Amino acid sequence: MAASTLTEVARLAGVSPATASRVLNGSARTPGPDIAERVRKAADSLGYIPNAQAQGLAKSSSGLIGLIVHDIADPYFSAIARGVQTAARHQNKMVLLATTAGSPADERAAVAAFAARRADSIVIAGSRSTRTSDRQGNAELAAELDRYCRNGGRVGVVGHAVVGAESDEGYHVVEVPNEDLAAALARELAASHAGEFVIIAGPEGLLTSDDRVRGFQRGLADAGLPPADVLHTGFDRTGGYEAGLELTARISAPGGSRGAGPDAGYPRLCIFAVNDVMAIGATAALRSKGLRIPRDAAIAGFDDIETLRDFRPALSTVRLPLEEIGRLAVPVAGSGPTAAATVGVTGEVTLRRSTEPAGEPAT
Amino acid sequence: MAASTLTEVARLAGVSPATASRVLNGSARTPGPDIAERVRKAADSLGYIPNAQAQGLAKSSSGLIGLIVHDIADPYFSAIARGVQTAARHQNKMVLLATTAGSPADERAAVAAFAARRADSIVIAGSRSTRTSDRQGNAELAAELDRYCRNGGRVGVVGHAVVGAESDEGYHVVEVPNEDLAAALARELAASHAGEFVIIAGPEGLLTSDDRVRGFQRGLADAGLPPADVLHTGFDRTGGYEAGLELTARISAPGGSRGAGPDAGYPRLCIFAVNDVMAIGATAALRSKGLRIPRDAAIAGFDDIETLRDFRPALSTVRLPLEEIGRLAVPVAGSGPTAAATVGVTGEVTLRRSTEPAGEPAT
DNA sequence: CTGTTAGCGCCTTCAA
DNA sequence: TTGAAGGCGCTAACAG
Repeated sequence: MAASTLTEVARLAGVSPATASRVLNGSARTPGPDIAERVRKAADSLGYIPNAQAQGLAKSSSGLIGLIVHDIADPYFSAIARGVQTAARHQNKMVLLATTAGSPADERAAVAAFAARRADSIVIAGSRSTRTSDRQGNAELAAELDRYCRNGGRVGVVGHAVVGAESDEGYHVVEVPNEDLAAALARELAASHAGEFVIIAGPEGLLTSDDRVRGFQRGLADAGLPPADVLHTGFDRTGGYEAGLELTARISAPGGSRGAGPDAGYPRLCIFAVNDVMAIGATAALRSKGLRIPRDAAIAGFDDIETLRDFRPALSTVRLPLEEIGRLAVPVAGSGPTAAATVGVTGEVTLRRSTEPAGEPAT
Repeated sequence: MAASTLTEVARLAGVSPATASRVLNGSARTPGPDIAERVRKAADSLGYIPNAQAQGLAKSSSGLIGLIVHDIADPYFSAIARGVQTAARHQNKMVLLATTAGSPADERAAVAAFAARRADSIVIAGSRSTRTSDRQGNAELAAELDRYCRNGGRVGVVGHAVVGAESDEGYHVVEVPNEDLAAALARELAASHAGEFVIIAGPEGLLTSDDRVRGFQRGLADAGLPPADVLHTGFDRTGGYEAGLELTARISAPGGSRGAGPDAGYPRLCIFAVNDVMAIGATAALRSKGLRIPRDAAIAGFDDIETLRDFRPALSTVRLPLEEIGRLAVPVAGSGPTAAATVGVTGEVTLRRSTEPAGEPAT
């Protein structure tokens, strides 16, 4: 038993399909009130549901917004996804989800799939990388996106303009001042912190990570401090954990080059992890070795993930309005190519207990 | 400049559209190797991308899986979403996302929208409620789902069978033994805990919450204990926080009916929050009043949310294989109605520091 | 093995 | 205002 069609409804109402179409869907003006009523009754007596595929085919537009993330279970992305979802609802469109683990090849495929479905717009969250191994992938992704735009699609990007995009038309980017915010964070930390700094970063070439590292170093320089060592690792909790383990040795090495042991009152190490989840991983690693935050080391993250808000010690970080970012990343429906623009959001350095001076044990 | 069509490709290759279709899309067997080559070259010289809408229309199937969650930013749902996404990829379909905040009316609308798009299957996560105010909404949701099934759709449900579903055909449910697991948790806690028990639950009528409450009470009874008081509140962190504040009064009331104050060695209150996020909220509330876990009260949650794994004190909870649940919830593609079945998953009581006997301060 | 002929369900000119 | 006709892009039956 297949779903009933517009034609069936029309027949039951004793009108032509065209008329039925006019009353049931947003046409210019509803036909004669009596007719309209008849059609409507017929429609829901049959449980009629318009076939969006057919509508889409006829109108060549789908009411779909494609969203590309690395991993929907990552709280960073799921927060953005919520924003995208909100914006989609306002445009009454639905969102199509693709997860790519950050692989440019998968992202390209996702764009193609969205294009195939004639998505009205595509939102790409999650930073791309400049690694040479990704060069070709990036180029192909850029090409695919360009083609999508040329065919009338709009794309919204979180963070950076798409690497290698040819035209600006159709691109809409939400700029996140990662570098500046990281610099601000560094300066604030430098003001209250006497020890050395070290950065736990994602893989080299990951744009977001690189920006935050660069900014942090700049902030240190602004404060007259030497650049921090940088540990490159995975951009997730596991990466943070591994880096944390490495740092453990460095912190607790008795008389080690950094001098500060768990029992020393020496200046502690101050760790900047380029995102919250990594910071949490690092914290867990330190803790597993008996080290305590902020007693034995200070640590700060980036993003201010909501689910981590109650984490103890409260994590110093940079608050990013993730949901708003998601909302803003959705290109405005029906706007001409000229609407492609760059909007900026702003974050906020948020110092909490994890970078407080070592003192009493945490409450 | 519109996207190029199959017809254009065919023309460029000097063959008929049908032939082009055969080579470019999954037909029985690829036509003549030379022809095939020509077509393929023509296709990507034009940057041809098949129009999924048209394909769907012609084949009446869309390669879409609809996913309905309360809130994609909630880690419980995003974990499930990841599983759904994985399964979808295996069936090479894409997932369409709808968020409903648990409103039956929105869920109904989402089902209708999915049906309109001819989604091959729909997955509903998030418990429905039996509140009388939702009665009509539930009925309409059930009706919409039934219609969808009758038209050949498959639906996967997480947790419970859909309230009021008429036929079993097409329904596929992943059963989560909330009640049994909660009972097991209660028994384990009862074995090591001497104080009173109290339950922080979601709104009355929310199936998942009710099941967990019922199970916990049963477990207490099994252990020969009286039923716990139940506080009904929101099913999220805020709800947990509010309930936590209420309990604070109860815990710290000097000589209050429960007798145990922060400084007393008396049996502590043991709080069971029906999900992790609520447990975290409650913990934050207690902490805000200077109470410490597990010193002043024990607390346990449910779900074992991954992002909360590093929370301190480590939260006792019931581990649910959320991602697997998501994966299993996706109905098998192309299976007949008979494939509709109920699969079960199992969880695991996981006792951690938050319910340990009060002792030294947490490490 | 290839081409021709019909639709899939809807929207949109165009006449009436 | 309403109906009739054509097409959106593709696939699936048939022929050849």
